[in-house]
Amino acid sequence: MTTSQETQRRPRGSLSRQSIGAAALRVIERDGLDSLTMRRVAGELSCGVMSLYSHVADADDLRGVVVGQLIDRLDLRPHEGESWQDATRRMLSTYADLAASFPRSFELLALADADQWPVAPHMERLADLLVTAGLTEEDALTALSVIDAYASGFLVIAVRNRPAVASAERAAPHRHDQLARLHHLDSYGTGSEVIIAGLEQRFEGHRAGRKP
Amino acid sequence: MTTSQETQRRPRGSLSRQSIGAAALRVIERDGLDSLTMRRVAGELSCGVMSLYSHVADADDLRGVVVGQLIDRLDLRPHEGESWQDATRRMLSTYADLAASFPRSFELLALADADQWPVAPHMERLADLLVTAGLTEEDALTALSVIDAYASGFLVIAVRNRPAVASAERAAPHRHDQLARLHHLDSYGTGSEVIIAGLEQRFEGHRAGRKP
DNA sequence: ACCTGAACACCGTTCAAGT
DNA sequence: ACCTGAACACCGTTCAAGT
Repeated sequence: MTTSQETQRRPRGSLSRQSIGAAALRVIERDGLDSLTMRRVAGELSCGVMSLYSHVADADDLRGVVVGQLIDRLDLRPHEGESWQDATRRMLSTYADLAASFPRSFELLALADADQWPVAPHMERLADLLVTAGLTEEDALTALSVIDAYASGFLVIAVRNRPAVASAERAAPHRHDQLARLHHLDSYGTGSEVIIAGLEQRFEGHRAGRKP
Repeated sequence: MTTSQETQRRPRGSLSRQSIGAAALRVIERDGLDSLTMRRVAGELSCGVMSLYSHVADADDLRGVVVGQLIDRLDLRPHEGESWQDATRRMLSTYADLAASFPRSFELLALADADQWPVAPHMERLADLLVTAGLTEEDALTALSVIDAYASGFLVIAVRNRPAVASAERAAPHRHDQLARLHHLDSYGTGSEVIIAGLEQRFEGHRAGRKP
């Protein structure tokens, strides 16, 4: 009897940058960033490894697709009549939320090349957000530089060192552990306010006519 | 005729964590962080791959040795009568110097687990530096958290995106390029001062008796 | 145009064995 | 105790070939 192939070919339209990126995101969050390999993504999609190369140039391009999908999850449109301080707070907490939702993918976005697709247009949008909230173009770039560096550094380190949560080993926290954890888990908001205060002072200096 | 082996065995004492770490550092700075592999370090030392495992537990431990050697290059002992502001400026510029000297290894230190060897004792030393300069223990930890996150984020991003310098393509910089470069190459000092100003304001608030 | 398998040059690490 | 080579289970990507 003529048995039809058990491993049937994938229908032509069933793969796309979109679906490949989504599969990559699932792989990273399930197995870790080091497990993002062409072969595992192909496994996740039950397709041949080389099929991916019809939609994605190489492994680096694949990471770019993931970063694009992370950016798409951010909602950072200007709010009506929002102060630049509140816009900054919203940016910082939105980033923190994303890091909490996608802890193992987050650093792909946070440490990505800010001058290149897909991050560059995103940064422009963030600058617009601050300009809309009342800052000059120059002040917006100054603010964005500090904010982005702080959020990226803090959240990447926090998320890399995040304790393997939910384990039953939450018994008697040592002082050393407390200090370490306080340092990098609860102080994000404190640092945010420190930076906002520093920016306020610098921008007031501008208006008072002191040298920039 | 009885030819003696061309590939002579390595003398017993000639390998160590120290020499292996130094070789690893050379490999990273010459070929990039992705090229730090057990096999390439073995090649650099002209020894068998498995010889490394007598001194180093695994690839992760090897990265730890590199981080330790980077930390050893930092000179951050307390200075006599130094204000916490100046101590902070010294910390920030020392980190920047290290990032400039070891651009491809730097992120191993910057993004390493701060609660673990060899970074944890280093962080304690940094906290001591700020306490010696006059901050309370609590304020020192607050400052260190912001400073470390900012420096790590800024410098890792800057160093990852550093232009392939020295090429002859420094002709007519577009406006977009200028903005992008200004954003992440010259503004490190600006951000440092913003953070110091923000910390000053917060710590003054303490002394004035406002709620922490 | 899109999907595929074999092949090549890598990788970390285990194992058994030399000195 | 320290050094080693073969072997195993991976990896990205090239190539030639199917539909």
